[in-house]
Amino acid sequence: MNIKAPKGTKDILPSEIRNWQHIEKTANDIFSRADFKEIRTPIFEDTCLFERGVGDTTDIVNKEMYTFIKSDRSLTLRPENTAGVVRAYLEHNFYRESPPVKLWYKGPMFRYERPQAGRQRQFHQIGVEMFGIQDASADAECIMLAVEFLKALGLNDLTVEINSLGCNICRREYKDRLKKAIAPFLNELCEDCQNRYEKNPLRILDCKNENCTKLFEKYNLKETVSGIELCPECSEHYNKLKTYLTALNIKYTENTFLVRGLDYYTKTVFEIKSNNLGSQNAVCGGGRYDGLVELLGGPATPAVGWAMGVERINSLIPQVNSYKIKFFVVSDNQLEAFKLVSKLRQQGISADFDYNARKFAKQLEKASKIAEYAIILGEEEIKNNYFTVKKLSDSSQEKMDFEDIIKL
RNA sequence: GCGGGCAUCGCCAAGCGGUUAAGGCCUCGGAUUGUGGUUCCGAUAUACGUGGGUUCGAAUCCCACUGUCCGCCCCA
Repeated sequence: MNIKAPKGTKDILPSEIRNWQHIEKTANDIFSRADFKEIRTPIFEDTCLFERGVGDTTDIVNKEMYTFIKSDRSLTLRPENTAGVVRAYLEHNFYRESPPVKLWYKGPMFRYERPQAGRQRQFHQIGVEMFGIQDASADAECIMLAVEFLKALGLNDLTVEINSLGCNICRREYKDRLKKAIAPFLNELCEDCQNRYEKNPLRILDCKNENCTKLFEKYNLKETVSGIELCPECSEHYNKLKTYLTALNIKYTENTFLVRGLDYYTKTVFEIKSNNLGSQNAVCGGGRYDGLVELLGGPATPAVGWAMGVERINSLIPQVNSYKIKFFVVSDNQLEAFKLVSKLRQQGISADFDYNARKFAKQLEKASKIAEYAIILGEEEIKNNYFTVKKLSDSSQEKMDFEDIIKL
């Protein structure tokens, strides 16, 4: 038998689990403070949820989904969780609650891609979604939450990039003008860009093809695009966001080329990047998706959110060593040792002993590796009803009774 | 889907056509029959990814496959 974890998946081992627990606990702490509530949705959903929600022009839906048929029903392992959260939001009539509805989630996502640094087929995201607030304060709240969360994990030197894609109304205008600006050199662009031109011209800005990038520069696309005006409402929204961010002391850079790969974004989009991640450098990505709830059959509902890649965050924070237990009971009398361990655990204190009843020196050696203190329980101690407690870090030891021990 | 690198014990790793295939770490035992973390000794009874080929001879060269890592695309 030689079965290995499938390509692009990883076991999270005991030696690294503390980092994960720390990240998840930090998320819970930071988000709870802002009254975001955790939600857990299924790992698979009806395929059509993603086809509609994520968008059938996206790579995610076109070539990266794990889809299977069961009882004539097409199901898909979730490639992201916004669609699932929106589905739950609708299914449980959250839109009848007084806005905002603020939710966060954590869990595995699945995308069939070639694994590389910072990318797996099963990976984990932590994300937030905020429903019901039109005002840019919601966008700012989400970005702030992301920054606070990363800061709490000790990540300060990340860059926040923002942009506005406009609403449906001005996006049409925006697209037309973008297309007009690109038209003169369209046939010089790469094949992908030519395909995107009709289907989803915004994505052209995201192209990393060297030749295309050069052309953008040559034709001053950057200036032309940043010159395109959003409709008054979107423009005001965007300005308001910037005002909020500045007031909240959140540093950001504007990136007019920033376009997200999912179809549902409107107005605000943003990314948080790190220079220490290799080529997959986005730690967090998100934005506003005012049309999605309605698209999935609910009432028109403004919404903002983001998702972070937990593996990517994890690779940026220092590894926490696995902890030591408090006591290791060293004794030739296994029965008494076991009883003492049991009593300590009942007091809520971590303790262990040698299941093999090995020689004294071996037991002590083991103790020094996994525990803070060794409790020596020999014939003398048992007879006279005390414990010799040895602090393993400096070899100091003293006689104690049970009350003393549990206070340590 | 397309490129490139790498594959030697549980982990790290030497070896570059002829070796009993180094060494270190970890684990276990002993020196030390109630005091560890240092030191010394020993053990882990078939480790060269798989399958072909070249050669008198292959871990070492060639081919294919598989795995893995990195990059493109895309994304977190």
